[in-house]
Amino acid sequence: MGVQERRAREKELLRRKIIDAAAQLIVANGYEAFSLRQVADKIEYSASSIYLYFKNKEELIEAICAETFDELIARMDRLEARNLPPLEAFEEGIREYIRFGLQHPKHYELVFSCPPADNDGTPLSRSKGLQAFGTLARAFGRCAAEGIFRCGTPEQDVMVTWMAMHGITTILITDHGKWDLPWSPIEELIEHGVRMVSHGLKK
Amino acid sequence: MGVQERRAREKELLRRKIIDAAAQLIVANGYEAFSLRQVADKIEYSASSIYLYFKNKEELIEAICAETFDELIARMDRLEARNLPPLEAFEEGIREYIRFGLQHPKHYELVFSCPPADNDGTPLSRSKGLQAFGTLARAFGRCAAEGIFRCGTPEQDVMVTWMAMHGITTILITDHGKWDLPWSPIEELIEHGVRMVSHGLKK
Amino acid sequence: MGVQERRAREKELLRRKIIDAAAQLIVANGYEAFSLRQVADKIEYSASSIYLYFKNKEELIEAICAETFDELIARMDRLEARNLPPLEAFEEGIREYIRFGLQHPKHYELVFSCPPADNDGTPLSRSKGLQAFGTLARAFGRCAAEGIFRCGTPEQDVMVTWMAMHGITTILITDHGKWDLPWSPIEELIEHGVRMVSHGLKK
Amino acid sequence: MGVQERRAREKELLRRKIIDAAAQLIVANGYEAFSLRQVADKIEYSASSIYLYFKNKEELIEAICAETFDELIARMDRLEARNLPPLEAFEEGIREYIRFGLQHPKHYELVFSCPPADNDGTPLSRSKGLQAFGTLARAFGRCAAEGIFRCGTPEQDVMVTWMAMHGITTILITDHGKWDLPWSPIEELIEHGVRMVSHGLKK
DNA sequence: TATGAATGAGCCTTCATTCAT
DNA sequence: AATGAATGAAGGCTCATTCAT
Repeated sequence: MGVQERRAREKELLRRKIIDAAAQLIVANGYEAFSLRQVADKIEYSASSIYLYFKNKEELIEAICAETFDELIARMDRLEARNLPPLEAFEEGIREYIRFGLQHPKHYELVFSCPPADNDGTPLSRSKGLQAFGTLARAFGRCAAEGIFRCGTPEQDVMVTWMAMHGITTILITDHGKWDLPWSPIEELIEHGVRMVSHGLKK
Repeated sequence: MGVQERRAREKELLRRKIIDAAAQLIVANGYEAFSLRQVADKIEYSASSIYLYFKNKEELIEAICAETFDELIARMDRLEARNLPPLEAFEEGIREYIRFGLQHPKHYELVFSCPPADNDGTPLSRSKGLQAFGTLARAFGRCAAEGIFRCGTPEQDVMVTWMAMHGITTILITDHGKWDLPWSPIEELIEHGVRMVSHGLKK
Repeated sequence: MGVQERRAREKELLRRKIIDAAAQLIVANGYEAFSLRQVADKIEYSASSIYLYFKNKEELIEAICAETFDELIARMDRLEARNLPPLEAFEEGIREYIRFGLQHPKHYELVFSCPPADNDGTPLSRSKGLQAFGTLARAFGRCAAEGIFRCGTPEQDVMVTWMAMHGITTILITDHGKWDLPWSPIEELIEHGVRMVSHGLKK
Repeated sequence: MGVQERRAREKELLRRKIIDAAAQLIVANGYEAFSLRQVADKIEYSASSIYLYFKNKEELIEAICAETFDELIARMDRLEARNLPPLEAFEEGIREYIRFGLQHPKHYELVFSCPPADNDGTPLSRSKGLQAFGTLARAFGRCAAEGIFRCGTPEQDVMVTWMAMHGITTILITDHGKWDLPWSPIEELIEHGVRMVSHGLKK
């Protein structure tokens, strides 16, 4: 069984290599330019080998999405572990989310441009998304519970909060400088956004 | 003379057909999958004919973007013409923007995934984007002038407002149903968003 | 009939314009890159108009070849008119030919890369070639007549002379710097060539 | 193990087939008309398969050039190995070169119409060309050393010799029958050329 | 005379994927 | 487990040419 274990470990190792290489390529060249051939070249395996680890190009991308979320989740978990007071936790959650997107712009983009799944099976990324989302929801819940936020429809507020965060992140990633608008320093914009959201929810 | 006119009309007609077909294809399959050949097939003309009407794939896409913005601008103009009181104008502006995106989801997507222009000449879509944006900015200005909004940094507030709107729009377009979140009816979500933003900016 | 004359003149004029534009394009971009569309653009006429003056792309090229030869012929005629002594006439003929090629490298190249005629009718360029060739032949004849050249087979000598000239011209045009050979200044090389040929034919 | 060998052999075989087919097509239709698609059709493989054997259209052509030169070099080497007396070696070198061109007219043409390399790395064909050229240069050197040739500028003489040879070859290849000149049997013309060059260099 | 519209053939190249080994 | 060979489909684009007007 030592043999089997080693084999399994090796298999997992190559899977890792593929994912990492793919992620790097996407980060470097964007989702559109990304091709399996490039991955194969990068890891110095044959293109067909990739099919031993992933059924599809799609499945590989799915895996990357999942990992991306995993990191986001980890960060959110770490945040939660700090046990900040409610409002602070909520606001810092927003900031953390946006920062995450700005630090991994291509991953973030990828996750949100994943082709809508045609197949029946729920892709992994979906549930992971929910999980990352949960942290924020809990922070919101504490704010609501303490009467900081006016509140009757928490789900909607959280949802809307997330949407706003997403908009800020996306635009900062994609379009900064593209629209010739009068931009302020990024940090300030983020802070403004955080405050607008938080202020908008308060009593 | 009648001949020339008719010809011009016919030419314009085919141009229309091309744009419409292209838009439909983008709507159906997304920006990435979109190809000139498909357009040609759809309108039952040869692929090379398209080049009589558009210099480039890029130029065709540019045209679609421009039209999309034109409609957005028109809607915003109509809104402005109604001369609503400041806050109402601002809030309705947000709603209108989001509605527009929801009614033309793929166009909206396209406009925001246009590859950043490499050429020096400012693409049409850019300035049009600014124009559409202007309506909202003016409404905001009026609110600020009347002391409805706390205000020291109007540009940032407008910017952040737009980002939030964009996030709401994007998520409603792309991800509704994809994230298995506890969704409320769209109308309510929009309303929530509008209020959060507006509330967040008020004194 | 004044009308008809004017018409004919105008027709000839446009023909000229086409040929000139085409020649310029070939000179600038080479034979391969040359296209009728470019010609049309350059003269600001429609592409189809060219077909009113030339049956074919081929026919247009043929015309350019003919003109190229015409200039060569003219230069050779001028040379002949100077009535130089035989050997001098012969040697200067060689020089003139090579110089011509070097001054119109693309034309020269064109003339010699004309696709071998598939059709039966003898293209104009052929007979013109013969004509240009005649001057040299006559100079040679005078040399032979005066006993300057060893001679039993004048045709072959002339032929071979021409071939050598052509080789020198071609290589100087096309390949200078391409073969990394130890080149001398062009003028010297030409002089060397002339002397080798002339020396090689002498008694 | 036998398997691997066989595979390698088969791979080499297809490479051969591609090169041969390409060469034939170039021979038949000329360099300009030549396309990878035609090659694919001819060998009854898919067009993309060619890319498994050659990175590029350019690389395929490069390979053909290289092979052409290889044969020329081989012939020149064989000649050199015969250890003829200097003048004979020189003259026979010229003949051999011309004969080679006449036996592979399209290859010869190809080699001399290869588009000038844009890349920095020296293409194979270039150095091979030099190599083939070397044999002739050495023969010339021996003639010069023995005082057979008048000589102060050997490089120029060799160069000019080559140019003349090239002219003879090219014209015999391309234009025989095209110029309606009074042609003699090819063999005689060649002999005449050889003698003219050789005589022209002698003391 | 002149042209605008239209086209079909062709170009090189890349890609995801399959399959026998 | 891994791979090399092969492919069909597709992509954007250019060109010479025709034809009705």
